[in-house]
Amino acid sequence: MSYTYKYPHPAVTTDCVIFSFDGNDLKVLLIERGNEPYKGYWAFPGGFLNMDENAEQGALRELQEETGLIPNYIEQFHTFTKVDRDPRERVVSIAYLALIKPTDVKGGDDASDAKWFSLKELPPLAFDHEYIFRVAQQALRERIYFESIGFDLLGDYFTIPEVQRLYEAILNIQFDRRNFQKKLLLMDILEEVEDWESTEENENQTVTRGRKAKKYRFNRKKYEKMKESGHFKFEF
Amino acid sequence: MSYTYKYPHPAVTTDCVIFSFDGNDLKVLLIERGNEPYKGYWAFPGGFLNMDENAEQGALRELQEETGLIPNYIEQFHTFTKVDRDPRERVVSIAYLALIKPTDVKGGDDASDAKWFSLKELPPLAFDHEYIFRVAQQALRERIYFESIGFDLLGDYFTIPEVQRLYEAILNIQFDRRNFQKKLLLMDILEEVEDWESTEENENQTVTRGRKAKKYRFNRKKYEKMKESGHFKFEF
DNA sequence: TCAAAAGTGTTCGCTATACACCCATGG
DNA sequence: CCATGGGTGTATAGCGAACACTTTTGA
Repeated sequence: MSYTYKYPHPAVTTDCVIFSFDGNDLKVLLIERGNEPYKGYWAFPGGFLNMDENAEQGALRELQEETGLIPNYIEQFHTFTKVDRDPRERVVSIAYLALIKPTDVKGGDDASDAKWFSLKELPPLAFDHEYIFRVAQQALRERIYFESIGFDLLGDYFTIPEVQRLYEAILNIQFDRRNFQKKLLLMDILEEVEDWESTEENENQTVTRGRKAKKYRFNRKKYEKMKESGHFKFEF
Repeated sequence: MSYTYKYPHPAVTTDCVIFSFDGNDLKVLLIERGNEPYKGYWAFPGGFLNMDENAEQGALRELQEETGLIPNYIEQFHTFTKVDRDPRERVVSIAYLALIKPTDVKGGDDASDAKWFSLKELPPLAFDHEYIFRVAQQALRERIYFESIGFDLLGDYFTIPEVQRLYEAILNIQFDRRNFQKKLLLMDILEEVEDWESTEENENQTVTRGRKAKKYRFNRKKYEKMKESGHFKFEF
């Protein structure tokens, strides 16, 4: 069985750069390649687009198949088209940026060759994935600046210092603790959670020292409403 | 001559949404379709990607072929992949946002079926180009907010009220005349031009009433330098 | 009990906003 | 000479950056 066209067609794939956050470090998911080319190198999950699915569906399907993960957020960020980016044939790759909550990371932990890497210690990447990663990182920075997608990387309950560490990791800048807290609370999109101890929320607490931080919950409905109805700027 | 693959491949095209500004209105370039499907409808310039060019090269080539225009700025903004977006076969379209200066518009004025349309009076568009247009417009808004690409839509010499009309047309909001001027000048990226009358700059002056506005020039080098060396925010 | 981490408050300066006023030009 | 459009100036409010102090907790 084969497919014939009057003119040459590139192959079309999707690639998915999925980030997670463990409370301290930003991580990205990679899969070790078992075959040539780039055998032993690491690559983002992805694969060929089926004819009966759009690119986002394809990216989600590949991610699910290869890692069992279902992201909380997914968005196309760039399409890579360099002529020789794959040595085998002409391949155009539609790349997606995805985010997942720490709780969901634990869920989809099946034994594949997928592994989470801290951004500071990435292994050698296959194809042009080094470049794709840089573009993804930039896209994440730009989007988190004006959208609430940061909360798609946090658990349902979180502390403000945690949010700060997340923003600092992504934007690679330092915020003043007190100003950060003030600004975030003034936005009026967080709710304090009193009885959070009763929840099943996994406590991946690294040995805590000092005063315990208050737990908050993101009020997405309120956020959406404010973004619609008025001129409210989510910005960092 | 034909091309055969083991798996089905979508066709890959580029589409180019190119904007221009005549001093008052924002315009977009469209081409009337002479063949089915969507005969008589209008579409963005574009076409199939060649195997020896990347997508940006393809978009520029198609634009050049179909309209003779060479844009001042071009950037990929989204890839459209809906399964049935073209009734003939599966087509994935990599879409580009392009800007051109009024002087360059005059230059490439060959007799094709291309035509500039004011954003307020768009004709019926082919395929999913209505949707592509909305995404392009949003992309333009987002980019012009933090980048100096607005000047890629203006002539080499321009007035501040002209810049304001441009920003108001794109962002669809009204600025206070005096505050707009102050803000723009405070950025310190414009130079006043004294003897601009001697230049060949085309005067498409619509009948002017009232005091004549000063002419300025965009100092791109200074802008780049400020963006690099310090924390300078270009923002509107 | 002490150091580390988190919560709360205050000051200062910049800038966005909302205006008023003056200048140039063409009908 | 006056209406229209452009240039310049000023007052105020609010937010962001910098920084001091208090509270809680584990070692």
